[in-house]
Amino acid sequence: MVTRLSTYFLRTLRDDPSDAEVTSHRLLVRAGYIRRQAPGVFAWLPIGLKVKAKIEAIVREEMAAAGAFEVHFPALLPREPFEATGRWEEYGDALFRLQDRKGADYLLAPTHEEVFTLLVKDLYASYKDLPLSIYQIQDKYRDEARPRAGLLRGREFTMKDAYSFDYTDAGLDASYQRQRDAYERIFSRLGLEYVIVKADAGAMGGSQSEEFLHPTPVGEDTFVRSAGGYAANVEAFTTVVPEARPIEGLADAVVHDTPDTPTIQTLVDVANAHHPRDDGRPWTAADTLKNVVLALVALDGTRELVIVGLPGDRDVDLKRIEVAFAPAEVEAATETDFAKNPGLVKGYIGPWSPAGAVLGEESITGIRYLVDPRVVDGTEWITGANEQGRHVFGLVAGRDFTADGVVEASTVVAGDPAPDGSGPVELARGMELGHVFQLGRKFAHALGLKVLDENGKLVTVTMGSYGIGITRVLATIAELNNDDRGLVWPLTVAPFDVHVVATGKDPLVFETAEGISAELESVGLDVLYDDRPKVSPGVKFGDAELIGVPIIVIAGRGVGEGTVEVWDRRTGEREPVAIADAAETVARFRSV
RNA sequence: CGGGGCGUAGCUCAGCUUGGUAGAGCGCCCGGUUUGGGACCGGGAGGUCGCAGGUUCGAAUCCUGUCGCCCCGACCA
Repeated sequence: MVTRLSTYFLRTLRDDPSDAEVTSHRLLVRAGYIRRQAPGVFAWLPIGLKVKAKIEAIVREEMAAAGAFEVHFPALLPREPFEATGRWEEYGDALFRLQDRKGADYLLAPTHEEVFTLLVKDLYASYKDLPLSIYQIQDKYRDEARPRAGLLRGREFTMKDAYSFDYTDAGLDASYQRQRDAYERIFSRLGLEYVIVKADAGAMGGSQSEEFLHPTPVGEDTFVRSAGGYAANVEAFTTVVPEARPIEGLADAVVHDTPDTPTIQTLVDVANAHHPRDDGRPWTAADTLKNVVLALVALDGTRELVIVGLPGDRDVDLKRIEVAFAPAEVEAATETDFAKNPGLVKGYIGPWSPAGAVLGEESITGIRYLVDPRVVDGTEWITGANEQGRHVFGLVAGRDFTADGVVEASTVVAGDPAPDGSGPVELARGMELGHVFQLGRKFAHALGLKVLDENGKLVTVTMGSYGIGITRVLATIAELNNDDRGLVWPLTVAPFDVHVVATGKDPLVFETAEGISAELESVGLDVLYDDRPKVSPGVKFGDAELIGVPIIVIAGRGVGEGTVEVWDRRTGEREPVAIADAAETVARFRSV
């Protein structure tokens, strides 16, 4: 059936909506695809649903090809399964919680691991049933602290989430690989550039995890990559650990007066001015050891101080540190924290003092002390002497102090070596479109999903979880495919295959446009026909450009001479052709 | 949660400083003209000025409180 614009439920806006900043949001609202319902929550209009359905169809095809079966769970779920895995608490404020009339707790699912696991537990009990991959396309809910950028970061969003079930680690590897391969095909078909990066397994638990990031400056994730092929989310980046150096023969540590040096820069200046190195090389920030006081806030609200030591030329990366302490949150220590620990001399904190170790679980303060991986045995540092205005020079790791452990505490900077030896890394921003994840046995264990193996023994199932943000993908495609006049969809996801425009008032124009629409439809194309009477050509052209169907057929002043125009929005090419050749020209344009 | 901005017609906004009958453009309805780049003429419908309280003879405008939204940051399986 040809869709007629005169009666279609579509209304374009002449002005940009005042609450939309990013391009995809602005154009999707203006062209009548979506409407804002609440912050981060959107209603889908017919033309928007069509694009969404096209993306979902591609995903469904590739899921089927990967051997996954589609199911559908409610978005509204009871508390108990999430209680069993601990995620009712772990999710914190990001979880939408609600109660029924009896006061029973429910949630709007942020993701569905628990209920998929329980479904399989309900129905399967034998290794013979495995492997199994099942998925759904369903709306997810996360109460983001600040939804933004329209569909790119909503509180309700559509996600394809797949789950695999195996009873051996090798089986999980294979299932993971199948999903990963499917993702590569999906993003290729959608025409989206992507980088597969190593990801932090995070609070989900599990081992192997990779993200599919679309490189874009507006992305919310920072990742690194090397020319040699290494790619990782900065949160998952691991520092190349230098070789330990011999301690024998190193000079003794010396305490110097370094008045008014609360910052690394002031310290370096004073050190060079008053305590220069013997070898003539100037001191740099990299020679200093910066000790930063942080507070770990556990889920139950308890607060523990921890001190992190890192080279002075590096900044603390709280996100990277948080990976090590998940699910606890990490924040900078407050004045109150310092007041409770008078042993800490702000600006002059260090692990060593003449009276003994100051930092560490076995020290005077008893505060846990962790260092950056670069602080290996035999390295020498300038660091605080735990007295106002004094620093200790030549403090040797492994001789004068030892840490309780190592933590990835520092920011990653361009030029840092990749851990696999593939060269220096560069930093880039990316939008997370997909995530593949080896969950392992965490969920199966918590929920008691076990099967009998070949030997009749109960074994816990191992799982994978695989997500694609459908609505985020849609917004990303819109973000990528537009010009100053509107959207320009790729053929694969365009809401219609061709947009026929009738301009003028000549009945012959409308007859011609009708005929062409019918002909295009008869060869299997989905046609949007602008049959609106008494609407000026400028308005029709403007709407066609805004809506973004890539191929437009214009019936207008040429019909008297037997011609129409076929217009490829993607290239800007407009070609007058005989009416009889219109369908063929459309087909030719579609084939490139 | 910190910082900034904004709530007036369906949409985009003016009016507020200096209180005095609620405005414009677009959109919508009726009639007519127009038809290849967001036409025009005439007539019309449409708003508790976010909400509550206060000051005042009188509040969209001044004061207090409150709610909401947008942007930047923090946060974000």
